[in-house]
Amino acid sequence: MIRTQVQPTHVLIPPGDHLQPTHVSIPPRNHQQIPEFNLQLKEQECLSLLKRCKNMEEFKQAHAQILKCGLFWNSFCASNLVATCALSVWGSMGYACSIFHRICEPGTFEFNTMIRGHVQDMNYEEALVVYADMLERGIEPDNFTFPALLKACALLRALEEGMQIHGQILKLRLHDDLYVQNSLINLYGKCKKIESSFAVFKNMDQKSVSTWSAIIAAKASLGLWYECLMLYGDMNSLGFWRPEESILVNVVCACAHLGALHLGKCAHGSLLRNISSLNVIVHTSLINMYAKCGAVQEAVGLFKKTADKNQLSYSATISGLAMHGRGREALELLSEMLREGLKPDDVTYVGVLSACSHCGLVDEGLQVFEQMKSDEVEPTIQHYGCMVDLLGRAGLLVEAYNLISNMPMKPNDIVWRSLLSTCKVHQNLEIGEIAANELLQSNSKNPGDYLLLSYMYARTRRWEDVSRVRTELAEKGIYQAPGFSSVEVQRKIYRFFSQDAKCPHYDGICDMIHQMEWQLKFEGYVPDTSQVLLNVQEEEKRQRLRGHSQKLAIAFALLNSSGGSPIRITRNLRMCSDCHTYTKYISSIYEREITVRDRNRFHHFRDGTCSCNDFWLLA
DNA sequence: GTAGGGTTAG
Repeated sequence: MIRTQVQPTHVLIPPGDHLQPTHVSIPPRNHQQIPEFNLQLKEQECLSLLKRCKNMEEFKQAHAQILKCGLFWNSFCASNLVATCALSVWGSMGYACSIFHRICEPGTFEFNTMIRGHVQDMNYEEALVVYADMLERGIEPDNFTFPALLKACALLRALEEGMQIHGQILKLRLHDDLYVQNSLINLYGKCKKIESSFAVFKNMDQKSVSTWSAIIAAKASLGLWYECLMLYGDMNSLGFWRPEESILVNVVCACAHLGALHLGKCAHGSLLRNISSLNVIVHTSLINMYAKCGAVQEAVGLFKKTADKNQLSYSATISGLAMHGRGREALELLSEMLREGLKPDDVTYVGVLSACSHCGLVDEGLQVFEQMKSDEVEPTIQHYGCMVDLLGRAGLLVEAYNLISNMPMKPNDIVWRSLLSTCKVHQNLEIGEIAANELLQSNSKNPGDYLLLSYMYARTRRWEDVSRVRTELAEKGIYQAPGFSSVEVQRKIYRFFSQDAKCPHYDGICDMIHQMEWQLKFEGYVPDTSQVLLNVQEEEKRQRLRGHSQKLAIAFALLNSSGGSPIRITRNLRMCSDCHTYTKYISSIYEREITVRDRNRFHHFRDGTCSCNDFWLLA
């Protein structure tokens, strides 16, 4: 009879409860020497002994017992011994390996265990080595081998190896196994081979929630946000609905990127209805969603409600406040975080520094930059980028340039571009030329770099230089995809591309813009045409300015939403200074609050003013 | 005994 009573923790095997070697006088080499019923009893006893282990100390005692009784020669006991040591949270892969190597003829189960153990131990290369060993010894893999092995490939981003393994899966006819298929979707997703992911997904006879989770995560990792939401819709309409936090995390993330506040709120609602307490990860993704959708107050409210705040929830909230120009609050949150004993990481500091630069908090920014170094967070190029932006915006261009020159790493185009754009704001051609030449020499594919420099030359009437830069741009044939703006109207997102005469309701929108222009003219608005389109006829200039995506989106929203309701431009691809001035006027004439998300910055327009300080020098 | 998770400057 197996006793299952609870044992005192300090004594693993009390007398009388351990395996009695006395039943077997000589430790058997072969389990056939034991009568069958007795063997089964022994196997069960061995299993329950292993199950009771709580740490390595106890496990080693159990190991000794098993060896003492000769049960190591029993393949069932040896397998469970390896599995317990390799897969338990307290286990040790080093010890598991030494046991594994003593097994005479390890089979598929033992190899699978070792592969899984190495993956759990984050030793992915070793998992592949074990698999190679398995094949060499002629042990055939089964459907349990591949999920862990493919996970190792996925985390190593080892596409080549993964594809070879996929070939073996096909050969072994294991490609119909649900778990194997889900792992393949994940592998191709992590390796950014979305077509392959989708091919596996499409050919599946049956799908599970994990299948949907894997394909949605694959789309999300590539930034295919719209497709993410479409797939989520498909999943729901096919009746696959189970409150799955991991799927909703990606859905909420897609909403954040698309600015789809309404859908994001729906996802939040289903989470609240179906899950009793949301974990910190879900909370963080919701904070991020609300902040990126312009609802910063909701984001802060959710942060306050988060029970076990960690470094990530602080980082997300700090970045959210930074986006909305609430730098002081971001700094306060950093102090609170430190008081709570949480360690800010590089991402936290990117958020804090960008908050300082958005609000012109130069001294505070410099202080934080020093503090981060003393906190042993090594500044990355992103932090230097923030600092260049911070100093540049404040007009400290020489300091910004010196910082770039003394950076411990090679400056990238982002840093130079940041310096160049602030040079344009402050009309510092001398440093601007240095930055622009760095960019042009590194064969920049960004037409903005050439244009910024040409505008600066135009300001100082250096027409020859203007033409030289323009010619270079034309000769290199650099093309930029047209910008776009997305606007949420009646809970739906509409996207407008600049100069797109094919967009829906184009004629109505043009009439509206025309009407708006008349009203603006009375208010004294003059388009900031000096910033754009040199050598273009006046009439064509006017036409082009009307085609700005942000203006199309605002006109559409004015036509299709009730008066008084706020207008939300959920995404915008770089707002020009003209659109900024224009939107200020619109907010005052039409008495509408207008929020524009310009990449990761928010502009709140109200009564002819804007919350940001970006364009103060251009006005 | 098997798969899937959040934050980042210009």
